[in-house]
Amino acid sequence: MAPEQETVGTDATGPDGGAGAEVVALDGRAVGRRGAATRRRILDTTAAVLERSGLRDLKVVDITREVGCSPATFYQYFRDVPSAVLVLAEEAGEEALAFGASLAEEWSGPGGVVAAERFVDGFLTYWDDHRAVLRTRNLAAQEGDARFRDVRNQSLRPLTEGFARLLVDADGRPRRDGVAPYAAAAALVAMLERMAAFHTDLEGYGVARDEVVSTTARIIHTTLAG
Amino acid sequence: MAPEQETVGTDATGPDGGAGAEVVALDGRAVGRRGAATRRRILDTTAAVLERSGLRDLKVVDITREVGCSPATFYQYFRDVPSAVLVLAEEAGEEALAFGASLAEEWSGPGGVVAAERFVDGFLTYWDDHRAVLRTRNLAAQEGDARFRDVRNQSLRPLTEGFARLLVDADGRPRRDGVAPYAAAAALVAMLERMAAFHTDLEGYGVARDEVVSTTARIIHTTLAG
DNA sequence: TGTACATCAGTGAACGCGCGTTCACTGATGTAC
DNA sequence: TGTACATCAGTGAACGCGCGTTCACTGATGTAC
Repeated sequence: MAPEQETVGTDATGPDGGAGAEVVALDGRAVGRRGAATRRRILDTTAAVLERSGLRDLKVVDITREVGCSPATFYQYFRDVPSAVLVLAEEAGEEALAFGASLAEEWSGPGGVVAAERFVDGFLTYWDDHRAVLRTRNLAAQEGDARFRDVRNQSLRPLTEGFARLLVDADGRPRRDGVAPYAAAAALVAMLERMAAFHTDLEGYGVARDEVVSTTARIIHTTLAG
Repeated sequence: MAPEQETVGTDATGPDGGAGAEVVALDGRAVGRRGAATRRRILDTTAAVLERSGLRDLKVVDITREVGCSPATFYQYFRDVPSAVLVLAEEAGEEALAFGASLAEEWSGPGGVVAAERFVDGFLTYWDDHRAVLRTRNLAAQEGDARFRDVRNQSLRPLTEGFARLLVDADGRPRRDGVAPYAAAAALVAMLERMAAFHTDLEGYGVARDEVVSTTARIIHTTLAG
């Protein structure tokens, strides 16, 4: 129907953009400094409101009331609520790409456990910083929303592939009998994410954050080392 | 507001119930054979519709259209859609309690891996039989719905506690340094559930079900054995 | 520096859809005698 | 075996809420000269 207009980019080039600055609102108007700031405010508020409600409960009205603007303004910049959340998920996802690099180090040696702990700790911190958005992204992905699933997969791919690589030896064969590299990598990522999402609740059951980190790190390390 | 009437039980005593059979519909009417059958049909249809939609998309109208009755009939037996799904989740949850027993066996010996594989395989089959309801239960739980969280926890408790027990030695001390029994048990359950929920998708990436089973079993076994 | 015009930005108010929910009613089933 | 009554069961049709979404408009900002 609508000509699927390119919306404002994920500000990779900064607020003033390039020379042409072809950023365009959904109704076809060009977006200037003021508009970009409003858009950003809507995004940040969306993230904030998300802390206390699920994606399905999240109404345009709730967001715009909190921003202090009219619902009509929201529709200048986003097609609907999930689209706005998707942008937040993309932003958070890009931050996670860095974790893949940690897996380039060798983890089998004696320092392996320490490296694993540093890694897990970093991942938990990352989740603490983006809890609402990441939780929402994963829920939407699990509910079958392809856009969120793709964003999640893309963000976690370096992790999954990094783990899988560590489970394969030089000639490309699985290092452990009965342990399929890709399946094991998926299992480890699943566990890691879940612990990151859940560790604050575990603390309610008397498990300290340090214990979560060291335990998770050791399960990963043992699985990789065999 | 409403006198929080006790609804029809989870048929622990069978369809004809006890002598008094105090089962009562939400509007206070007694429920007979015919009513119980209708209620059951609504539940089964709810489970079926759940295969292709999330909890939030699931409308009373959708269910009753498929059952072939009026929306009003639904409200005779259930307060709302989540309440009906909760009953399904309770039913599925009871079936899972049996898995706790498998963990009474000793898993550290040479037959441990085989025992672990049998266990994982059973768990995956259980999920295959109840995928829609279990997925919905877990999503609702993660979204913060306390009723679903409780049902999930109760159903998985034997598993969590079974794992935790295997990670503690005779004097009650953790068997592995740095591995907190409860945290590790939570991690293993998380991984197991996720693999159960996800294994059909993994098969789309070329990982066979057998590989998922053996891989998951080995990660669990290695974690427990140290 | 000032003025006019173009364009960006934001909004009030309303329309209308879709669904949850209810009520007063009809129909089905069971049982007392 | 038959009849009358009590109670269980199911429903059509409607009301109304709440939200998504839009449109024609006013206001703000930037810039050409």
